[in-house]
Amino acid sequence: MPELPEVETTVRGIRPWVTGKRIERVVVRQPALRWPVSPEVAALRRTRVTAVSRRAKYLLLDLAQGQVLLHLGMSGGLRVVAAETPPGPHDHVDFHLDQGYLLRFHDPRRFGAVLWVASPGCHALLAGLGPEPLEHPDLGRHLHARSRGRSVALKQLIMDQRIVVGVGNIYAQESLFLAGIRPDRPAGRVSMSRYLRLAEAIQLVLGKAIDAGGTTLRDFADIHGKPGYFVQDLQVYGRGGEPCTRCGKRLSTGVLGQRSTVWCTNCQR
DNA sequence: ATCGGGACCTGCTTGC
DNA sequence: TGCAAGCAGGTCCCGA
Repeated sequence: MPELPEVETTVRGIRPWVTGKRIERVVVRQPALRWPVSPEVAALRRTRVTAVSRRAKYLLLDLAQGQVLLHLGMSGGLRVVAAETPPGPHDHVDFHLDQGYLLRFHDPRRFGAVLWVASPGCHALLAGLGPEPLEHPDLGRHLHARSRGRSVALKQLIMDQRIVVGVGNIYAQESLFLAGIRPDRPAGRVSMSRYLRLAEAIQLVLGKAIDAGGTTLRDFADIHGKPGYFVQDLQVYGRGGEPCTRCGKRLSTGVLGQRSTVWCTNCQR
């Protein structure tokens, strides 16, 4: 489900319900996620949440002391529901809040994570992350600089969270289509002007997806269970074999970095 | 350092 | 109709 826009949509959705509230206790039904749920998180009692934020595809709950770090993996989601709502399948962790609500972590594939961060921002998973694409003033130059000497496909480069965060398999494909660049081009041999165009496309695509409330595929819904609407704007993702929306040519399908990839051989060069 | 491939896990869709 | 294979939004870790 979640790339940057879906995580951002989730943050914005839960923020007003969670900020300033107290976590009374935490119920862990299934601790075996990507990594075991941190015992420090499971043991939280009567702790105030001071802020809800996002870094890359990680969601952070700031507490009076320490942080809870959440990752939604491929199929995770967070919802705020009434405290008496019975848990369904794959509802692995509940954060019971004061005033009769709870924040519920749901994740069928269990690639997600619920971890403890003792000193804010200080965690191995957060170290070495690249810049936020929507906040970088010179993303194109950054990508160009970081790509020199690299032979990987351009799509793989922009999906590398050490280079730039938040771009996953959907938005990488959409951005490359919008920029008119083939996804399989060796990253190190792409020109500056094309990186400038690509950076603009990444920012436009991510921004539009956030405005639409994310892309809904199988699992994603916002905290009210409402779908994201960006799916209607998808030009290439999941459309292999269908006609290109720009030129009508049949869209090509391939695999890059073990991830399926769709592009138009006519519009993308 | 960089690269490709395998691993983690469940559920839905596809094809025989 | 039934069952197995294939595929899905992520990313860490390993060996070469």
